Amino acid sequence: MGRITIRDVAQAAGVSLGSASRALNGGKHVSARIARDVAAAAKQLGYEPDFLARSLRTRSSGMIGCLVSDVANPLYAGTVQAAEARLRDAGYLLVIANTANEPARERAAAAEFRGRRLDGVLVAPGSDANNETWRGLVAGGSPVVILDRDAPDGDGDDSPWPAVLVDHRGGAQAATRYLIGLGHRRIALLTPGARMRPGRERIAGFQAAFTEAGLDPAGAIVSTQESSMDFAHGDALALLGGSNRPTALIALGTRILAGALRAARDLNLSLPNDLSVLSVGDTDLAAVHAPAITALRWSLEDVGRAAAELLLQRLRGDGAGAATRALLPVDLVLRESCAAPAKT
Amino acid sequence: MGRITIRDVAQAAGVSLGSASRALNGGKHVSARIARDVAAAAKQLGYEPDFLARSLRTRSSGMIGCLVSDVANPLYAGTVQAAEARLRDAGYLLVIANTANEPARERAAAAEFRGRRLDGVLVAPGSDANNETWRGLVAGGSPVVILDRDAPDGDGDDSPWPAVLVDHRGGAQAATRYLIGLGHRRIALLTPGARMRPGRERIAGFQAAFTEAGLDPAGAIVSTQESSMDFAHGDALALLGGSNRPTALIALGTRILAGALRAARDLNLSLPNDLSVLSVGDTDLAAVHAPAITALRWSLEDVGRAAAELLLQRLRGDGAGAATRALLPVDLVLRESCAAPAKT
DNA sequence: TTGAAAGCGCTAACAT
DNA sequence: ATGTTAGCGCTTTCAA
Repeated sequence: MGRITIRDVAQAAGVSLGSASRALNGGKHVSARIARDVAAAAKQLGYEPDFLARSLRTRSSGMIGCLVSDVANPLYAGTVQAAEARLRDAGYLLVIANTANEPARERAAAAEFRGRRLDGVLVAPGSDANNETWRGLVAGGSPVVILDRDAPDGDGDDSPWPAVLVDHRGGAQAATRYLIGLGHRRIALLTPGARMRPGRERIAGFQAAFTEAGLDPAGAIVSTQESSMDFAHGDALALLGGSNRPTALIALGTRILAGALRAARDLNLSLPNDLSVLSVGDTDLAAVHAPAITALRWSLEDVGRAAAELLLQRLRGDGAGAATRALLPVDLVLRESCAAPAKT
Repeated sequence: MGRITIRDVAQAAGVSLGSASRALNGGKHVSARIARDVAAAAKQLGYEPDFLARSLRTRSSGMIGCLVSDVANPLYAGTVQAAEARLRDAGYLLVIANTANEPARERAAAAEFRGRRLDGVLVAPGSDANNETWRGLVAGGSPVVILDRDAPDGDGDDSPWPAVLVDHRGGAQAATRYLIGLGHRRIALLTPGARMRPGRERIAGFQAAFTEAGLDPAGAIVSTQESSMDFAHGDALALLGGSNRPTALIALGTRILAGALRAARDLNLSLPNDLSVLSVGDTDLAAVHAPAITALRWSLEDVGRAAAELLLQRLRGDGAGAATRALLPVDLVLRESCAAPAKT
C-alpha cells in the first residue's frame, strides 16, 4: 500500500492531473463541479500532499532555519518559541540548529540550510566577528533576520540587514543612572564577553551613565566573563573580597547572577545594605530571591515575534518599503535589592 | 545564474550523470580517475547537493520532528538541545513544533510531519490521554520515540513504543522517605496536574513512601496545579497559612518552587527550621537560593541523548533486538533546606 | 476551462 | 565500471 498521490485523486475524480492540482490549490480556473469532485475524492481517499515534491517544483521548502548558540539558555528559549508560533501560523516549519558558539558548526549549519533550500533564516551568531557564517547564510539568497546581533559589516547602527535589536545600552544606562542616583560611585558590571552585541551595548550604556554624571570612570568596573556559574562565583568573590570593593553590582541574570549572589552570601554581605544588586534580565531567580532583585526586563517573546514578522515580510516580498529593523525597549523593574550605599 | 546541479558537475568532469552521482556518494563502482575528476569539478563549481530532490527520490527527508509542549521550559530545553546535537551528528536536521498543550496543534503538527516525510519523531504529548495525536504520528509509519510520557495504549509500564522515561516515582519516593526519616509527618507535594506521566509517577512515589512507612496517608497532601507562578504562590499561601500546615514541601523546581518560596517568605517562615523545602528538578534557583534547596536531579541531556539514540537505532533498522526503552535515574542532592520539623 | 506534457534535481535500476 | 533511462509527486506552461 503506497502513499496516495494527487494522481490517485485525479483518477478517482475522473479528471486530469492538472485539474486536480489546480482544484486542490484553489486555483482560479476550475469549474465548480470539478472543484467539488476533486475535494470529495481527496477527502475520501485521505489524500495528503507531499511537501517535498511540491518544494522541489516550487523551489520553496516552507521551512525557516533558526541558528542560535544555545536553545537551552532561558534568555533565548522564549524567543525561539515565539518565533515558532508566528511562523507556524504562516505555514512554515522551524528548523533549529544549535551551534554552541562553534564557528565550524555555524558554517556547517549554513551549508545545510542552503542545501535544504530553507526559505529564510533567523540567526544569532555566536560572535559578531564571524563573517564567514554570515556570508554563508546570505549566499543562500534567502532572507535573513538577525536576532540581537550586529552584522559583521554593519558599523554599529547602520547595517543593511533586517534585525531585531534589544536596547541593552539604554537599559544598562538607565540601571546605572539609578544606582548613581542612589549614591553609588563604585559599580561593577558582570557580563559575558564583549564579543557580542548585548555585552558591548551594556558596557557602552554603563560607561555612558558615568560620563554623563561627570563621575570618575575608574568607578565603573567592567568584569567580562563567560557565563559559567562557577567562574562567575570565583570572580565575584575576588571582586567583592577586595579592599576597595564596589557598593553595587549589575549582573547578567543567568548563572552570573547566581554566582554573584552566592559570593555575596559567602562573604556575609547582606542585600541591599552592604551591597546593591541589579539583574540584567528578569529571571525567576531574580523575582523570587530574598530580597527580590531589581531587574532590567525586556520581552523575549517580542523579539521572536518581531523577527518572525520581519522575515515574513521579506518572504512576501513587500520588504522594500517597510522598516528593516526593530529596537525593543528595556525596562527597569524596581524591587528591593538596591539601596543607598552604607556610609563608611 | 541558476544553482549548480549534479548535471553541471558531470558535464564539467566529462562523465555521465550517473557516474557523477555515484562518485559524489562514494559509491563502490567508480574508477579512481572519475572519482577524482568529479570531486575536482564539484569543488571547482562549488556544487552543493539539493537535499529536496534527493529526499524526493530516496523517500527520506533527513529530518526529525520534535513535538513538545513548551520548548522554553527549562526542564525541556536541555533535552531538546542534547537530542539536536546527537541527531545533527548523524546527519539529521531537527524540526521543532511547540504545541502549548493544545490538541489541535498537536494534530496539525502530526499531519505536517507526515506531509513533510519526516524520518522520525521525538514526542512529548501534552496529555497522555490524547490518543489522536498519537495515532496521527504513528500513521506516518516513521519511528516515534516518546519523551517521558506514557503512550495512550500503554498500560503503565508495558507500552510497546520506544520511550525514554525518567524515574520520577523512584525519585519522589526517595525524597519523601528522606523527609519522613527527618521526622516529618505532614508533607505537601506541589506538582502540575496528574494528566501527564511525570506528575502521576511523582504522586505514586510520594504516596508509596507514606504507605511503606506505615504512616497516616492523610499526611501526604497532594496539591496539583498549573505551573503558573502566581497560582502556585496563592495556592502555597493557602496551604502554609492554614492551622494544620505541612512541615515540609516538595515542589516542582520551576515556577511552582518560586511561588512556594515567595509564599514562605511572605509568611515569615524560615527555612529549614519552620519549613523544609525540596525541589523536584535541580534548577539555578534551587542551587543559589539561601539556604540552598535540596533537590531531585536527573539529566535532561541524558534524556535527549538517549531518545536520539533510540530513534537512530530504529532508523538504521536494527531496533529489533535492542532495548526499546530506557529508565533514567533520579538522584537526591542534599543541601540545606531540609531539617527535622520544629517540636510543637 | 481543461488535458497533456515538461521538468524540478536527484538516485537507482538497467543496460552495456 | 560506466552511460542511459525512468521515475519520485508535484506545479505549471502550453495547446486545445
